[in-house]
Amino acid sequence: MKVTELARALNTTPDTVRYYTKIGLVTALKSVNNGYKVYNKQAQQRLKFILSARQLDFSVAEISSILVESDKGHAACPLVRKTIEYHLAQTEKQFQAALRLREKLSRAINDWQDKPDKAPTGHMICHLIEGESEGESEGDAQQGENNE
Amino acid sequence: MKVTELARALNTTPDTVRYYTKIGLVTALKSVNNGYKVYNKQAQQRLKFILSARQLDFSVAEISSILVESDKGHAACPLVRKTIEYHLAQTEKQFQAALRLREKLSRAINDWQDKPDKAPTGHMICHLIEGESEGESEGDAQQGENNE
DNA sequence: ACTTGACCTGTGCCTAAGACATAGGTGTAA
DNA sequence: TTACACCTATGTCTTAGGCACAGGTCAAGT
Repeated sequence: MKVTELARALNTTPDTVRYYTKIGLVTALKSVNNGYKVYNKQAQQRLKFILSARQLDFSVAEISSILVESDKGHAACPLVRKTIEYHLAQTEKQFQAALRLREKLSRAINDWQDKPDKAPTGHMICHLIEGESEGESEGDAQQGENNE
Repeated sequence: MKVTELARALNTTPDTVRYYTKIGLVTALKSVNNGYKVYNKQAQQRLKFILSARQLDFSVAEISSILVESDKGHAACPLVRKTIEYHLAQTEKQFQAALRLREKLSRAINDWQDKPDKAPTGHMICHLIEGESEGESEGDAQQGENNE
């Protein structure tokens, strides 16, 4: 099967298939007649694995490592387990980050509800944002006038 | 003040300051002696605004629009409000996505707890991942053997 | 036979927001 | 003077493909 056929078979895009082919995660033969890439069952298998792993948010580099391991004939499962644990931790962080951001945004919207719009004053661009100086900044600016 | 001083004053990196300078969000004068970039109070003000907005996850492009509006002397606040509402919606999505992914990963880990590691069999790379065929795929593959 | 349209090819540029490297100029204290 | 810390500009790298382009290929319709 050729690029688009393979892509459709696994519900992805031709560009994706080409990309994985280019970086060597899946291999294709070249048709002698026309130079088109030709994929076999094994390539489809591999691509399916890749796509499944991507669904778990594995990076292409991680998937690559796993495939290399597997290609050496070793069990890839330990690496897969390790990777997925790592991603669970990462996801937890993202989750918490999204939570904090949501909180922050909601709070801003609420706080601003009653505040009017103001034209920029030259020393302030938008008082809504600049009003809030809840800094994560722990290095407070010290400013010596330094006209050179 | 010069790049690194400004960066430190606002608790960011010199590279970040240079970046915003390069794309024109903040402006710097060039010292006549040595060509070093020199920033004034207004630049610091602007950078502070930019960093605050970035904390709210505003994109640089969005911030740019806001600054342009403000530079025209218009009130930027409506745009800021609109942008932040947009981001709240986005964050909600990310939040849900992280939630789903966390669920998926946790479930995978649990499901695999008792399963052994297996060497790749030639038709399967890692049974842990390939075992799960819970497809979002709605186009089931139909495969005609197509030896060219 | 010819054309049309849908497919394919390779190549290369684009994304976001900086981080990092490199080569060379500058400033200051020992 | 020299060492060291700082500065400059420029360019390359990052993710996982998306998109555009110029041209070759194939099946069907005219």
